[in-house]
Amino acid sequence: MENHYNPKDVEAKWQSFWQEQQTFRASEDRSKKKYYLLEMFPYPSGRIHMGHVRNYAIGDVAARFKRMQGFNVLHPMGWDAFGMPAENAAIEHGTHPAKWTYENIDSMRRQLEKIGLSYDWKREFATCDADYYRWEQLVFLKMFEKGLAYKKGSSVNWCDDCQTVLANEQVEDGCCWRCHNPVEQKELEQWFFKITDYADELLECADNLSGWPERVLAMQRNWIGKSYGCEIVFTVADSSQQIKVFTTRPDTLFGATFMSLAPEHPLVETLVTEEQRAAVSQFMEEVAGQDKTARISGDLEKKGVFTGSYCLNPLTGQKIPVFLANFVLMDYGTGAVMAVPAHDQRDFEFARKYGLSLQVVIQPEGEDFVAEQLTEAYTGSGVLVNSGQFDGLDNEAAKEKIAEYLDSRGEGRKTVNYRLRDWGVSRQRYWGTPIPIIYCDSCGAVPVPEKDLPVKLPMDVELTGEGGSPLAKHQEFMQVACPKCGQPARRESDTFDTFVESSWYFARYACPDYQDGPLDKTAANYWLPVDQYIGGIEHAVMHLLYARFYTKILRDLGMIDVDEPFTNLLTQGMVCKETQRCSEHGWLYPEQVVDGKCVLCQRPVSFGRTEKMSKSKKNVIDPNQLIEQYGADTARLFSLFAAPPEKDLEWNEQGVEGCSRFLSRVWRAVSDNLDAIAAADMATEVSGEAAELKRKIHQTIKKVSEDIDGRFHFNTAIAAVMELVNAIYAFKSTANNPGIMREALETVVRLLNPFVPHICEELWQQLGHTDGIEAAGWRAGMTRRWLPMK
RNA sequence: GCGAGAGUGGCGGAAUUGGUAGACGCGCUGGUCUUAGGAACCAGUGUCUUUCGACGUGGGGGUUCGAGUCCCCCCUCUCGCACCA
Repeated sequence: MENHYNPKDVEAKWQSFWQEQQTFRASEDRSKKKYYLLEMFPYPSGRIHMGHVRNYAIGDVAARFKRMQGFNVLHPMGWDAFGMPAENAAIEHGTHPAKWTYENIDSMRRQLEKIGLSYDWKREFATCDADYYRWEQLVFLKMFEKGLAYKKGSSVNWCDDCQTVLANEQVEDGCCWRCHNPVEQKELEQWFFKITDYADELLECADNLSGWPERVLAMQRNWIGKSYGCEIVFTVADSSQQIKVFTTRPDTLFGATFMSLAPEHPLVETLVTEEQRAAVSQFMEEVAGQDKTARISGDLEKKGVFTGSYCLNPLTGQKIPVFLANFVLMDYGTGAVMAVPAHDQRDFEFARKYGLSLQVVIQPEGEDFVAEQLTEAYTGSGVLVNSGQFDGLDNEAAKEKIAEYLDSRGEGRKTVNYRLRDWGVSRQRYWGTPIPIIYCDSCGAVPVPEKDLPVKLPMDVELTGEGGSPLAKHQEFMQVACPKCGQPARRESDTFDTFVESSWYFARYACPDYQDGPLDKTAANYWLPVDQYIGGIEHAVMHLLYARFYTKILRDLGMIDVDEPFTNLLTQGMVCKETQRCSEHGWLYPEQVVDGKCVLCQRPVSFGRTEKMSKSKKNVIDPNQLIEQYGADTARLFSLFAAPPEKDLEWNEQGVEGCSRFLSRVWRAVSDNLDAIAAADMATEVSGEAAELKRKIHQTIKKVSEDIDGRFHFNTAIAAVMELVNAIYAFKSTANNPGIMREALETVVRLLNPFVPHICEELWQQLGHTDGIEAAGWRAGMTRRWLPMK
């Protein structure tokens, strides 16, 4: 047989067809309903990996499906191009980050093109283009004007390996999210975005994001960490100084028998008495010596030290000792905790350790707690006792009453507290967006005038990797006249966190060439919000929270009219593969294992676990090789068929073979029947076997449509088409029913098109159609009479 | 500890609202065609049982004519957060 399936030729043919025809260009066609589909854009590392293939294949199914359904689909692609790897590569190989980045972009674009993704490449941009970041600088100036961007000195997370500051969201288990080095604390002046102003709105809107996985919303809620409580003022004994605490349990205030401060609390210095100074210093040294990871890892013993000072319980008037405690955190609440040992487990342990007194103030029904006999704190509900005028109240009611009472005496007020901190955006790195600020000795921090934007990143910079902002050493860049007074001044040498760029790129795709501002409001309002966003779960509280925040900023600056950037979110699982390990030689490549033994030492190999593909585990499949061997359609099909999109996908070579076999089967089904159905017309009356096939055809159309649309059950959609193909092979009366066979074949080709577009375009053409397959549409066209062949 | 989710054949996974559990694929078994088969096609493949049949969705109870699915209790695993006051 002559007509064999040759993926390489077919794919090259249709990829150039799409390019020539500009099949996937999008415009603001208001006669159709818009559908904005977006996958998280990649960092241009230079090589695509299977995670990219899966992510973009998932998105491409939705894009092609929606287009066939008649939607006006926007499906853009670009590059998250600023960041550390470019700088590191520059230091290592002596190339310039810009050269490295743009070369990688070219190479990755070529690799992506081989997958046959239906992007509107005309809208492509890289975030390191001055045409992009200039608008980010402009937005910053507007934020600065409104007080939403500000500079302050504070203790910040420092990664010594990356030589830069990190936002709280970028610290995982006390380590840098990128390089996993332990993070230190450092006192630095930094720029911040006031995300805390939006904490409530970010929380409230989360309740309406019904198209988001609950898991992601829960993580964001947790991260924002809103808790209702009370701020209470304790006056220091024999002093006018005051210590503020935040508590969610004002009902236990009568049981507060001591006070715990964070070792970093600003009042520590003035509270420490002469007798206690030595003990406190020793304690402080001990705390400072503990590295942050150990402190975070949990089971740290509760320790503290008496300051020598006392403060007054505002309700009892009792003098209570002020301690420093290692478990009190300066960056949560006020850095001071009123300790109620009878009703808080940590305070209980602390009190027992240091012989401090306990007072029971909550008594549940049927119990009679006595302070001396408690073996653990009672944290449940009950009725107030030992609480003066509040005795007998239910503790929930008492929270209100005591808060009101304190408020009336100016000693406290109801308040809410958030775990969320403002977003620190300064980075002491070169390859990023320069922060458009000028420091003048007489005028202070002066914004760069809008007309002087962009503040371009200079290209002739020396990168040594020895620390300090590289831009600070660039005299020409740094020296500038103050825009206000004209005196010599210096530029800000820090750059933005690269998460700032990714916080609004989705909006810029609506108008990538717009020259009069960050966004063409008409275009942005037409396309936004993104109808379907697809990407990894790892950005649940970084990118996805920042992008929501930034969208609200752009809205409040009057640049767009949407509240939320992404209506529906799909978090796809990782691509995993079995690892193999030798006790002597570590991780092994598959070809280093023969008969379950290590080829280097003949020791038996331990059956590795299935883990995320990574170079270090030697379990990576290179998509380029895969495409070379099987073709892009097979690579796409496997990554869509082997698991539902949101689950982890286990790589399986035989599964890939199976998908390749299926495509050959589809190809053969068409070519074997081409002659028989050449003159076929639609069969209106069918019976017996033909009627059964007809039913199967239409059941499959329904099933595939429902599985793709909104549910993203691609694996079952593909399974349904496989069933139809099986039915085609089982169908024996084509000679009598050429029409029904044609209908069956055309249905298969059309239903598979979103998944494996190259082979489908080709077969569609072989079936006698001259327009591209997307023009045929999805459902309406399915039952329509086909065009006669030639 | 708090929050989210998951436990189904040898494996990946189906079963939209309670209605034939195991679709589809991989693997495996047998067959056809072949010089050959690691191609293609056909048949079979949850477990136990010679058969009839019985049993089967982590374990235990319950609701129901009917439960993988709903309710209660327990076990295990994954992910996220965590001295959060």
